Amino acid sequence: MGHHSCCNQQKVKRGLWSPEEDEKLIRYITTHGYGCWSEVPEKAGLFDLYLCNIPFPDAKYILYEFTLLAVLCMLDKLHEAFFQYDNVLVPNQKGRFVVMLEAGLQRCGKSCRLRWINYLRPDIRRGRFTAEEEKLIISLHGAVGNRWAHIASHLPGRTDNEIKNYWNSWIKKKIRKPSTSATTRITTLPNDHPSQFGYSSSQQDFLNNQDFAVKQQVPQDAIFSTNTSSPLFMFDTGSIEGSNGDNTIGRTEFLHESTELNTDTWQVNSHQQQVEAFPSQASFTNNTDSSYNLPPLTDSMGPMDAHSCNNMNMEGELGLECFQRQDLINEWVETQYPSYLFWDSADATLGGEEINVPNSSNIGAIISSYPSSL
DNA sequence: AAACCTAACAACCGCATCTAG
DNA sequence: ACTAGATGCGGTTGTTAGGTT
Repeated sequence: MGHHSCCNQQKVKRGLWSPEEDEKLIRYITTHGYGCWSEVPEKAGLFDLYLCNIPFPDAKYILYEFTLLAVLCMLDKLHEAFFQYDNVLVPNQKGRFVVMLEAGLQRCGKSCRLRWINYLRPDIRRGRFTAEEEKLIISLHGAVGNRWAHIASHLPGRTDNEIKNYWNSWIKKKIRKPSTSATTRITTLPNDHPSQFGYSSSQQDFLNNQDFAVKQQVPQDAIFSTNTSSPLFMFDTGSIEGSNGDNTIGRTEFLHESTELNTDTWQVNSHQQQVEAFPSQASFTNNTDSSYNLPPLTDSMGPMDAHSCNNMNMEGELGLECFQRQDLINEWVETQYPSYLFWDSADATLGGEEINVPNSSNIGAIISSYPSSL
């Protein structure tokens, strides 16, 4: 008890999250939503969402094989993967491509959950607390004590961890240093107030110093709303399109990609609440970047083929166009990675056996599985 | 410039609670 | 009803950036 089982794994990474890890987690969650955090680490492979829903084995890298057409459909993304993550795109002699994808996160599910909730969630509100938020925190803390999650539920975009840190650092300090005038002003409080809200005398000092209207008792109904139909959080499309913060800009790029794939509602907790987690595609009508024209993800989607390509809203000419680009992609692979050997026996060597990829010092590939449907 | 201090915040730990089998 | 695993929550620690001496 106590330690989550997934945290006992030997190779679980600890400490600060890298941008790459964040990206993996964001991509996974924005596509699949979250339901079972313990599954997230192994499933949060980089391109799972673009390719197919295949369980990730316990290996650092995973091998997929795709038709040329599928590869061409994914070309933009594979380019990106190629350059950013040292993945490998190698055509074999059968006209099929082997795509090597970095496997999941070396984190425990608990860590993934915390990272998402406290940092990566799209509706997170960063920056300093406003005076209104500060007052609300003080008020709620007086009412419910250290129930940070409860307090956070009344401050949209703020996390319990953030509020807790804020309280422990800043507010506590303020309370510890009441002004000399506080003792006189506190007498204006109703006699029953301390017991009603559980404020300490020092807290009352602070509230008085802040000219906070604690004289007006906050109705308990207002604090403890039982309206469970209110969403846990709502996605603020305005903040995204506005891109008014550094973090927002970077995250928006993810969301632009993900919204093409996910317009479903999210099941956000065990009470079956569903919220519109991300804006509809219509929210991004200004986005004309063709690189975002990715295929829709379906649960049953296997490695893409010509049929799935036709489902990608790319019209009939696509197939021909794709094949016309075959020379281009071959040329591209040879130009960019002349030292890579073309893999011409993938079919024979896959299927559970370990395969050492030639010239792969930066890959270190161990292949333990590949899609059975291939 | 270096050492030290401090605030802010990210992440971990352990316990409580929930839930599915 | 019981149990094991999963998740939620609060306390605590670790890390880092910025300020001060």
